[in-house]
Amino acid sequence: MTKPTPDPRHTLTLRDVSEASGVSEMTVSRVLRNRGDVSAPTRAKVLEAARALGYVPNKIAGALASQRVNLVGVVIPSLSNMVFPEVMTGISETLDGTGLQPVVGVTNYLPDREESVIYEMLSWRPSGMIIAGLEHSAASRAMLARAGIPIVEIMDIDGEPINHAVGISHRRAGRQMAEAIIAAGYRKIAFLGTRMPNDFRAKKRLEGFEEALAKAGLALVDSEFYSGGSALLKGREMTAAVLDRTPEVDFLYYSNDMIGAGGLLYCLAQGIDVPGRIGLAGFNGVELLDGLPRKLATMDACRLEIGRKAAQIIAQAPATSQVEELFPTLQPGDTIRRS
Amino acid sequence: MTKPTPDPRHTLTLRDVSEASGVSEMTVSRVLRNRGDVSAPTRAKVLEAARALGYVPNKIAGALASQRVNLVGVVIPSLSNMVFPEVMTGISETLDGTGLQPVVGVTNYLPDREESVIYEMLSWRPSGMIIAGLEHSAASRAMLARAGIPIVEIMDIDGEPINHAVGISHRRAGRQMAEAIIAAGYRKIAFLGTRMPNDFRAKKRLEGFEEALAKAGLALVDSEFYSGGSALLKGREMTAAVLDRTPEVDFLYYSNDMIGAGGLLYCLAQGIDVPGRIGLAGFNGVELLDGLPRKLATMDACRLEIGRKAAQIIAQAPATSQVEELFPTLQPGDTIRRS
DNA sequence: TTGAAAGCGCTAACAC
DNA sequence: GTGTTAGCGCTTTCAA
Repeated sequence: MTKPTPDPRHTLTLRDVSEASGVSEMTVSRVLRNRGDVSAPTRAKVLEAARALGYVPNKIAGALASQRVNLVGVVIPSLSNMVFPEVMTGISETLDGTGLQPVVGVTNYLPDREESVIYEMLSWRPSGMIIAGLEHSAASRAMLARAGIPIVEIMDIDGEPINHAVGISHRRAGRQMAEAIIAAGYRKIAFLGTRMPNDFRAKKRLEGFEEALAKAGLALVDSEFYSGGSALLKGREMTAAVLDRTPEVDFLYYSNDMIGAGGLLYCLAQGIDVPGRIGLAGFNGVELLDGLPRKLATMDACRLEIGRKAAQIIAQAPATSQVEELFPTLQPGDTIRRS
Repeated sequence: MTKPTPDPRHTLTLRDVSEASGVSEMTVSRVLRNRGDVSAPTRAKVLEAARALGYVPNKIAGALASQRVNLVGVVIPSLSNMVFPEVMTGISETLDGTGLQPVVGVTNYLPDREESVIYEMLSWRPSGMIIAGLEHSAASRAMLARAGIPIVEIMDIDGEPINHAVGISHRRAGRQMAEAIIAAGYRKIAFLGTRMPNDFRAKKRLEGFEEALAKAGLALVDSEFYSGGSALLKGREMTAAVLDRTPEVDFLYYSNDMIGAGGLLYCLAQGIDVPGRIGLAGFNGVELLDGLPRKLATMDACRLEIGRKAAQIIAQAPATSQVEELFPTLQPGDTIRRS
């Protein structure tokens, strides 16, 4: 089946609407933007002509003339792990009333890619930028700092922001989780996570975690890393590997809820007493956990709230830098209580 | 903690680079775009000056002058259900070599929102548009048809495309699944899905499904709908409700894999014989299924491939409309074999 | 309330 | 190989 491509005739301009309505381009522009005073009859004529023609304004020309762009760049590492979509929801929600529009760029945790995404976005002269993390290449930081627009780094606050920051302390989150685990009586603790050299937040959680263990005179008894593939499946496999290699282990700390969920399903299937024989905990507080046979202990990463606050900062464009620290809540669930 | 916002001094233009390097604006422009012949020394001078100043080109001005925009609009209903992120992956992957950049807009399955997202995107004069589904408001269709750029409607091919289309027949997918279920010996079949008046694809699958049932002299013995919340949890709850209300049911067809997974976990926890006493099937072929204790029957929706093909069409901008039908594969897993 | 002129920062087209 | 000129389609500013 084929039919001709839409005909490439002349794209409509203000001039076309002006001619069709018998009103000057300037007045047409005013009507279309709801600016200034335009008499009701003129307004009606213009609107009718624009509608009839199917006129769509050219924002490129508009932006160049007005030096104003209603776009907000959002740079995130990934869309596929269910944490950033929720951040996006918070951002969209908050931007919705303001006339600003988010534009998403994905870096796949690659610093080079991040740099080019930032460059590309800045070249469209957005009104603000929201970027995941505090770690960026020197060039990226320089571009952002020079851009003359509000920059909000999100998710993390353990570091030096370029301008504004909204997030949680992952270092402290790791520490807190370790303290809860130790308090519950577990002593032979293993870590299971992604092998992601550029996931600085996961790394900081692990650092905080080990720091708190050390303070209690403990160290990890084992650890296991993965990359790629179905997180749920990897969670199962890694859990099997650790239990096999280190049978005395009594707690498994996962770097995210998906692999934690895989581990939980595995333990339940094996008939392992959770949380009696082995305790489990993840990170993120994803909605999926609500549907599991048992509630995995986790820590809410405040994703929605981070998105909202970041968008608010962009919308307000405050004169001074803000750093908003949010505080994740430990959700003990049913997998961290030592009987 | 506060510090001054980046200083809002004059944004750099080609002119600044021109002055700093002692080369005309035009030649600077040529160097920065790798266009035409520029001598090596001139080129080096320009690059050095641009780098030293931290110049970022203004694409708004560039696009206006060249009448060329390297953006591709992608309009999708949602980012949170793990089907569209994979489509996006296919799109990005394919666009990566071409100099084109995807820009995402999310509609939340709301036709009004879709209309405004389309309008907003077209006003940036993108090189092409990729849109989920074949059902759009008359105004949306008109705008797209008039835009004079390649339009690719994705996911579905049961209907009249505006220009190009890439997708599967959901009607047929539903039919095929019903046939497989009937062939396996199940007779008392229930449907569980989202209450989404605007999820036309889920609706078409159900129609095809019921059509095939009717052809075999069967009808659904029960059905259950939900909206919002954790899909995994909803899957559990709906499954419990149906089993309770209609104990004779012997097959549960879910409109997506997440609620199917919830149902599967529920049945296994209840000690129900799956697939002997009750069979189960979902839709989408999400990666998550790999990590479940048993493999849920499903149908791969060809998400990655759809993204790739759609991007290819945009990149090639063929003169005639193309409709690419993809064929989903039934993945019987371990929940559809009647013993 | 409406219109005319100038120009946003860049690139196409043409000269040299 | 490099420079000059003239816009791209809109909005700002100012005048009427």
